[in-house]
Amino acid sequence: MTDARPQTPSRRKASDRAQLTCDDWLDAAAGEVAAGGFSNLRVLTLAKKLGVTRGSFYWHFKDHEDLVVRFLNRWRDRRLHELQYWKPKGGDVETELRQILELLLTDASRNIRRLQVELAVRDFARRNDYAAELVTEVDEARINQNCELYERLSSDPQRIRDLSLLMYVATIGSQVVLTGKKGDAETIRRVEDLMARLALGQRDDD
Amino acid sequence: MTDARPQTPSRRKASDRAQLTCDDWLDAAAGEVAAGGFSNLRVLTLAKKLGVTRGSFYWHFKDHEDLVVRFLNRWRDRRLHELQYWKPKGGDVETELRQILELLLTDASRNIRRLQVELAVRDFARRNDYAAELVTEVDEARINQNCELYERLSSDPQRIRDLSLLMYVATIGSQVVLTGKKGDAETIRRVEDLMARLALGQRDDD
DNA sequence: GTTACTCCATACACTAATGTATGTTTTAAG
DNA sequence: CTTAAAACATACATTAGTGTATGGAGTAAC
Repeated sequence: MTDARPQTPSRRKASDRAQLTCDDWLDAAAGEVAAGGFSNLRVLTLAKKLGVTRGSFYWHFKDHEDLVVRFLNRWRDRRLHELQYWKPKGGDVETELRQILELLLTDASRNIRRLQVELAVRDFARRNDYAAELVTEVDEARINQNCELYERLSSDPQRIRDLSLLMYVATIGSQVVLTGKKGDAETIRRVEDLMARLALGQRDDD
Repeated sequence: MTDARPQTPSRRKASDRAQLTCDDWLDAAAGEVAAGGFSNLRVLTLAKKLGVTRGSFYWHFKDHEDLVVRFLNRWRDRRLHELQYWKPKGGDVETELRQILELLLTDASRNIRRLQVELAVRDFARRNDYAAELVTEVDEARINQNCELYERLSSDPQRIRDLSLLMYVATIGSQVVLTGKKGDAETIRRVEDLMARLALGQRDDD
């Protein structure tokens, strides 16, 4: 029961049907977490959704806690890995800034499920130490990532970090407040634009 | 089972001991919600905390859902009512702005329990329509409230609303990201200062 | 083909939680 | 002092969920 699964001898396509992998369970778990948070993560519900019984679950996972931990680990790994794609491709500062903001706001608001999972993880982190560690890890990585961009807006290291932090909390707050509300698309776009103008207006001119 | 309790004939002090009121149960519920969210709201746990059995609960409340609804209603009422105290007392714009930001960030970070409850309600609102209504109601009231202040920073109505919204989502995001982390007090103070400078820098100079 | 292993089903025990029905104490009124 | 209602206790029924032990079907290797 370590990390890698026991080396299926021959290749096993996904179309084999009814040979569930560990990731299949985690994918189904993501649906439950997105819908009702971690407290809604029931083994029986997952089994029904996957069309099997709980016997399958306790083969792939030690217990319920094992599922939660692996889910959190996968979430952390994916969030850290996707940061590679957020690296600015080059170009002027304003273009890159708007690209990142669009990715963090407008783009995120389309990916409802991914956003719901993130908010659920963030909520779960308030009462689970391990989840809190991972969330902090991801937050810091994202903030540090954006520092590269904001270095072009200021020369003061402290100010760079502050600006990156402020922009980050603003995006998180937007996701929390404006997700699933009426007319959110329009509002998010305006917030996105205002944030860009605020950041660009914060060049070294003080 | 409407709003007011059945008119206790004579006055009943809180020191009477062991005569629980409806609010006593709601206060205990607030502790559970703050600690573990609404999924952690068990009547048995509340009864143990209050030193009674569940028989008392089912006298004061119809069922579990009744408890949740009344809890949400009280939360909404209190959040709307406290907005009166947030009205700027008069003075120059910068002072009032910093007062409000301090109230929303530094002050809120001290009131851990109140903040935890708010985040729990906000999370619960993602899977409960009624809670979502109340959260939206409170959000809009707060944003509208702050518009009064930002009217002095710009003359464009659209820009006033945008600025108020942006500042609000930034405060919420700060509370979500920076609550309970190490060195949060210092960080929150910096964010608070930066937000004030950003807002003040957004006067009509475009 | 039989052996061993993987993957899942079945059946049972156990816990925790809600809700309900009814009994018991406390309190205020007459 | 008696009484009626309020506030709580007790006991039971029910449900939902976890975990475990064991059985069974499928598959690859020899």
